This record gives sequence, C-alpha cells and structure tokens, in this order.
Amino acid sequence: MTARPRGKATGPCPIGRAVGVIGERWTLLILRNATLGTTRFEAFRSELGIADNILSDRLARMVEAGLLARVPYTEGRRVRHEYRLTDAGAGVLPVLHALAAWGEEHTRAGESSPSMRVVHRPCGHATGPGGPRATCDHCGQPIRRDDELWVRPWRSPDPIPLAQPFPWKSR
Amino acid sequence: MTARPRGKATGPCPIGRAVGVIGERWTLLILRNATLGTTRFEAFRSELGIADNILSDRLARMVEAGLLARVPYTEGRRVRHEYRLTDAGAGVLPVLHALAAWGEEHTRAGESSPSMRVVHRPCGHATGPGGPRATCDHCGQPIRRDDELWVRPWRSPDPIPLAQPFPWKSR
DNA sequence: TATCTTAACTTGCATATTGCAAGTTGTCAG
DNA sequence: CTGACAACTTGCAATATGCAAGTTAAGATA
Repeated sequence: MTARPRGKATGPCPIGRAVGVIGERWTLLILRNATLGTTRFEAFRSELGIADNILSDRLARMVEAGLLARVPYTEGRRVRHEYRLTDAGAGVLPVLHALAAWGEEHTRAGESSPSMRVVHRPCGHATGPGGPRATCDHCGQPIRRDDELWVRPWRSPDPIPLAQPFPWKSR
Repeated sequence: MTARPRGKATGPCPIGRAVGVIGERWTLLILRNATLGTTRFEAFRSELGIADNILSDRLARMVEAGLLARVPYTEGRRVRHEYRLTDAGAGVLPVLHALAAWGEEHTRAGESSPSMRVVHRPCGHATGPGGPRATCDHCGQPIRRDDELWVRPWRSPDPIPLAQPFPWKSR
C-alpha cells in the first residue's frame, strides 16, 4: 500500500480532521447541492457531471462519515433511497459561505455572470459584496438556516430555501 | 485523457470556483501552515509529511494560482526561495476558521487533546466553544488578522501570530 | 582542495483514485 | 413482453500520489 488511507479524521488539529472528512474531491460540491435541496442519486449525477461509480462511492462514504443519511422513500409502490443532510452535513454551511465569499473575491467567472446572493427571509434583503455572512447586512440579525435563501441567477431567478437536516427536529 | 483537468476555476458558482482552486488535496493544509508562518519547502515537507514531489507540484501550482508568492531571500550569500501568502492565500482564513469550527464540533481527536483556540490580542481573550469567529466573543470587536493569535496546545502552549500577506502593505 | 551537508527539487516506478463505458437489477409504463 | 429509468456495479484506461533515489548548487568542514 502506498497512498495513505484517505479520509482520516483523527489527529489533534480540527482543520486537519475537517479536511480529512469533507476535503475529498466532490464532497464539498455534493454538500453544496444537498444544501440546495438535491437528494437523489440521479439528480446529483446530472447536476454535478460526476461519474456514477464515483458518486456511488462518495455517497456511501459520506453516509459512513455521518454527513448524509440514506433514507428510504416510496415512489409509487417502489422503495427508493434518498440522501439527506444530517446535522453534521448541514453544519458545513459556514464552510460553504466562506468558500463562496473567497470565490467571489479571488476568482473570476468565465463570463460576466451575476453573483450568488444570500437573502434573509424575514427582512427580505440580500447580502452585500463579499459574500454570504452569518449575520444579515441589512437588519443585523443572525441568519437562521431556515430563514436563509440562496439566489443563483445563472440557474434561476428564484431564491432557493436551504434543506433542513434530517431527522427533522420537532421543536 | 480521462480525468478532467483539475483546478478549474471557472463557472458561475463561486463555491465551485473556490473548490477548483483551493479544494485539491494538501492545498488547504499547506495554506493552514503558511498562515501559521511556514514559508520554506523543507518546513512544509516535514510538518505535513507530504511527499516532496507532490509538495513541489502543489507549491508551483499554488504560485500559479496566486495563492502563494515565490520570493527570493538570502541565507548567508546564498539565494533561496520561500513561499509567502498572497492576499488571496491569506484570504482563505475564514475558510480555515469555518473548517476548524466544523472539525471541533463534528469530529473527534483520537486522544482527548486540548482544543485549538483563537486569541484576540487587544483584549487577550480566547474564543469560546464552537471555534474561531470573525468577531471576538469577549469584547465584540472584529478580529483583525494582525490581532489574531492561534493556540495549538498539542504543538506548543505559545500563541502563534498569523503570517501577513506578501507584499506587505505599507499603511 | 576534497569531501560533506543541506535545501530544494526531479525522476522512476508501484499503488491508488478517477473517469468512461457498459452491464446489472428491480420496478413501472405501455 | 418490451422498453425505460434509477441506482448501482464492473472493467479498464488515464491520472494522481507516495516512496525512494538521484540531482544541483553552494556553504561548511577537514
């Protein structure tokens, strides 16, 4: 054996552990799309353009790592499975925010395409430049996950609510 | 050719672009250590345990991507090069914060080792649980990069100041 | 001067990961 | 009974990674 076991989540440094779990190729992109509501194999495959054997492998590993839950559902009378964010998977949101902000600031889209924005539902206002924040630029309140909408104009003008973690907490 | 060209930084989604640039294996760990002051090939190699051909490749690619600057320096009368964070490389700090927070919350160190903390120099207080923040938990002020110290007790009890981006801005 | 050492690479080769294409399985629609 | 489809699995070729060893340039040592 030569390459070290991937996905090692041990060690004293929390950054190293995080990279070991969510730093694999595709993993953050799968989490991004799951955050935007994607749950099914075929949807991930076509949205991401990932090879299906790799997707299969990644989803299984992410379930094992506790990022996604594989939950059965019925389509007609047929049992299928979908992949839903767990708390740990949903907890990657601040990482996605930070990546979005860095990407907006330090990379350029090929075409001049309109930026991604985050809308705070209660006040209806979007983030300013610099990307999504934990706190609303407009009303100053912390943005709760279920009050957060993403606008990705290159896909659709409609704001997209974020997927809530599974199992859904009653509160 | 089969595997798609890695490190593609184009496309409309800023998260996808960010992952294309800083999402490669080792890249975030190199940036973490560079943020903590590492600048030299040999130091990265021994700190990270990365194979030297891979390190050579990554550093070159990171220079090309504008994350690091290769700057000559003299050791005695001899000219060497070191790798210093650029603005773009230093700008990854919020991603490292988010990863650290996620890692603390959702992964476990093998041994029970003391957590990483961030200290705000002006007020001398460390972040509470949940990991590093953009704003000081104690005094409420935004934490400027040059007022931020990391404490990584498994390496040393001493707080480590963060490397400043190169070229250093006069202000 | 000759040899040693070190940082920073480069090269060769074995192993691991990724991607593509094609095959498989279990429904369901017609 | 014949597709069609989602969700995989398998085989194979192309890349990436890791290890070990070689290279280069200059400073240190003898």
